[in-house]
Amino acid sequence: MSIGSPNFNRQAKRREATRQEILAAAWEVADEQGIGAVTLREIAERIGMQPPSLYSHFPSKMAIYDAMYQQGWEEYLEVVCQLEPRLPAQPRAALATVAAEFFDFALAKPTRAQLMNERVVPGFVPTAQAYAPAVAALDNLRMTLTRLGASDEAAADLFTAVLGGLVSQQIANEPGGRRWRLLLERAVDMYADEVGMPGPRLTARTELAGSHS
Amino acid sequence: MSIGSPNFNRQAKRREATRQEILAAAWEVADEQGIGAVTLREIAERIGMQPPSLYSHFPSKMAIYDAMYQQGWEEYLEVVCQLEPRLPAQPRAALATVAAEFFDFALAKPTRAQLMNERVVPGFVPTAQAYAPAVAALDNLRMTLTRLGASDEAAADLFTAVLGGLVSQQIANEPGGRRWRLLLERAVDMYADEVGMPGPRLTARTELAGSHS
DNA sequence: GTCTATACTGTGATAGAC
DNA sequence: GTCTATCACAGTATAGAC
Repeated sequence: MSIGSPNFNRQAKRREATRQEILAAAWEVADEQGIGAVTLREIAERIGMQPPSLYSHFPSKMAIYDAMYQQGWEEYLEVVCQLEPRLPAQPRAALATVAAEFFDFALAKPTRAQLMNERVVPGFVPTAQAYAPAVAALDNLRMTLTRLGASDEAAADLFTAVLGGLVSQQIANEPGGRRWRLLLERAVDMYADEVGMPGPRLTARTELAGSHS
Repeated sequence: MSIGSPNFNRQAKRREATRQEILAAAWEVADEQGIGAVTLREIAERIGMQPPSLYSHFPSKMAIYDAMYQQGWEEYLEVVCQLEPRLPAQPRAALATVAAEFFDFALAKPTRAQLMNERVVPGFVPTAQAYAPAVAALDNLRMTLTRLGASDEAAADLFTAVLGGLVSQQIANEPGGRRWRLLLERAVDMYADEVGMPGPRLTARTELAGSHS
């Protein structure tokens, strides 16, 4: 059978389906027991395979992590692409929307966020191909920030740091809670003030302790 | 031999010395090859022991990680305790000093910072005892922030998020570099402005793109 | 091409001799 | 307290059935 044969499409589809099945099982294990609990045996058992059979679809366990990493960022990229044309006109409101989307996306599946943003798997470094959608998403963010008024590259770095910090604190200290989620609008205002973004604040400014005599 | 016997002190000291030797070897491996590369065999080899002998001093590998975690936070706690009486009078300068100390402490040993702040070891959760110095350090930070004018609890959470975000971005994207380190003073100003901290800014405010006609 | 069967290496962990 | 021996399980790899 050659590439052009009638059976090619069918077999390729079946192969891709198996690949997705493997990844789905891997995500299942990761969500239930943590990224570190993902083993080839566990994946194989869930889809009724023998562990070595997985090597017909992925060259190594790292390749599975790599595909998961890529999948996570592709999902996020799609979210922001769908979001962008529907952003509010007000710069601060737009920034708050972007921030909320990022935060909620991360907290919806903390395990996915950990794999995407932290180094939870010892020795795992995403390949260039898997890293591509992450770069695209970051470029998109930079573009949006520039459009909204945060001109310099440093401003973009500051924004990702603030946003990433809030997400990471929420996941590490209170997964499932909203303690840092509630700080999101205030953080956006803080950032918007810093980069001189116009428009009224989204949140009321907190008074300094002792300053209200 | 009982607890009160003359040999107790000597034996206890020797035992504690061995414990420290094990931990030192573990840090050595972690610094050289990453936290995930720490194995009982590698530790044992470095101090001329057989791997199972480590179990005479630590009940499990997790217990070793736990002791490392505690050690890291104890080191940081000592740093901030020595720092506090020497803080500048100006609130913003004081805040900048605290932030710089935290950042530089973390970046001095990224592996230590990862263990302290991120979930790099699958399944590892610090025990209450190991977590104690971390709580003490955080309480200290909260106290300092309150004294400097950031009254509410939310303000403290916001500060740790910003600071943690900067550190985490630096470690993840450019370990050994200074890209996010250079944003530290600006971030402190941003935060100080948000909580209404008095005093002049430490950094010049960046103009909004297009606003300088 | 895909799956089964089997084996190799390295890991954390335990039991028992000294 | 340290050692030797051993276990269970991980990821990985290869050979061979179909």
